[in-house]
Amino acid sequence: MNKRDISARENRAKLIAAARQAFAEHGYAAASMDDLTAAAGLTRGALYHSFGNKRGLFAAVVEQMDSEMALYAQTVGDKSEGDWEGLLAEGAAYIEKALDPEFQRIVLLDGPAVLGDPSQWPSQSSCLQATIAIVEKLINEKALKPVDTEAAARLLNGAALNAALWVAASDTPQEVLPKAIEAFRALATGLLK
Amino acid sequence: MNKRDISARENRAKLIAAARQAFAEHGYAAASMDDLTAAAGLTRGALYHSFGNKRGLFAAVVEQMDSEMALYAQTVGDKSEGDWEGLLAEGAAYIEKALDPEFQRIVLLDGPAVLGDPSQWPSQSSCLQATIAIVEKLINEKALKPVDTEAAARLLNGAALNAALWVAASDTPQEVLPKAIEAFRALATGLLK
DNA sequence: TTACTTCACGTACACTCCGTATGTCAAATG
DNA sequence: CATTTGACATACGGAGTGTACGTGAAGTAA
Repeated sequence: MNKRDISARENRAKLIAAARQAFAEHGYAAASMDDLTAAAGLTRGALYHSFGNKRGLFAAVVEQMDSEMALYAQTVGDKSEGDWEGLLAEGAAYIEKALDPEFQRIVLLDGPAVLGDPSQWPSQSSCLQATIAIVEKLINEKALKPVDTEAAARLLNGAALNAALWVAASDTPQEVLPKAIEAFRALATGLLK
Repeated sequence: MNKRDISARENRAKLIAAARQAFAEHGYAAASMDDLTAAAGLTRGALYHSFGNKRGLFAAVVEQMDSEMALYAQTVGDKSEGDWEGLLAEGAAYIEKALDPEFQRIVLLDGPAVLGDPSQWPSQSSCLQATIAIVEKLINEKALKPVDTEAAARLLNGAALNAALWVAASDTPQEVLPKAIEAFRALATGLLK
């Protein structure tokens, strides 16, 4: 690894970190590349050299956040007793994650508008793939109805996501959260045989 | 009603129609207000006078499309046999609606990024309220588990919405659509007693 | 009819921001 | 040591939004 490459990596990381904060605070459209790069101690030149354009930088930020989410979901799933409980735990984890304003703004709101449908993101698949894998396993174990695995996974994630947005926008998140999780568990049982 | 008011209303409608097409074709960010207003035979002056800013015009377009959707969902629900089938039919209608590229781009992708969480939109509530009403009725009939009505309605809508996005982004929507609807019906049965 | 007011809308300008073309200097290479 | 590569800075052009101001038709009151 060359010295140049090392500093390039560090600067890439700096830009992503600064972008993550700027996008979270102002939203994608209102985030200024000049301000963002200045906060990282660089200029727009570095940005266009490393990421091509504003969208490229945004994609890098989303990928980082998404892989963090996938990692978290996996640890939660692994800690659970059995696959079915793991599936439910993952959904609950997703709901909780969406309470994070940063995640909400960048991944849930701006993400689809800037990058298109999430199912087409290379990174998003990591999170969705985890759910698909569990669903597939449960269907093979004949615990679930033989529905399309991707359809089931996407609907579960969608329900969790919407629940999360609801909780986040609520005046009393602490009261609403358990209701959301309870309703999610009820819905999910619809997949059981 | 004055002559002035009449022409003002007509011009408002013209702007909304032109905006609807422009937003659908180019997306919110890339839609130029100059081009848009010119296509309506007006200038940006009319726009800022009637809608305040770009976002205001977009909100008007979304409200129009959303009320159309709510109306459609209601007719579908009314045509169904029984409340339970009506609930399922509404969900399926929502999923089908997302096949429309205009609806997909404006309401599903750009809407949340520009206007924030959909559940907070004044218009969106009309669609949600319909679902809540049916769920409440079914719970009173003791057909459903006694879950929180709003939670159940939001999760159902969320699942349908996500399924819709999935179908819309698919390469073969016609093949995916039935899978999505089947999975939705399976999920929904989780609410049954 | 006439003078005055209102208001929907057009026009011109200022400001910001993105993307690109070009310059520059340290690091790598031989 | 000469040359090249590459990471990054700088300068510029184009486009777009928002706003201040102008204008002329419609309404109103004497």
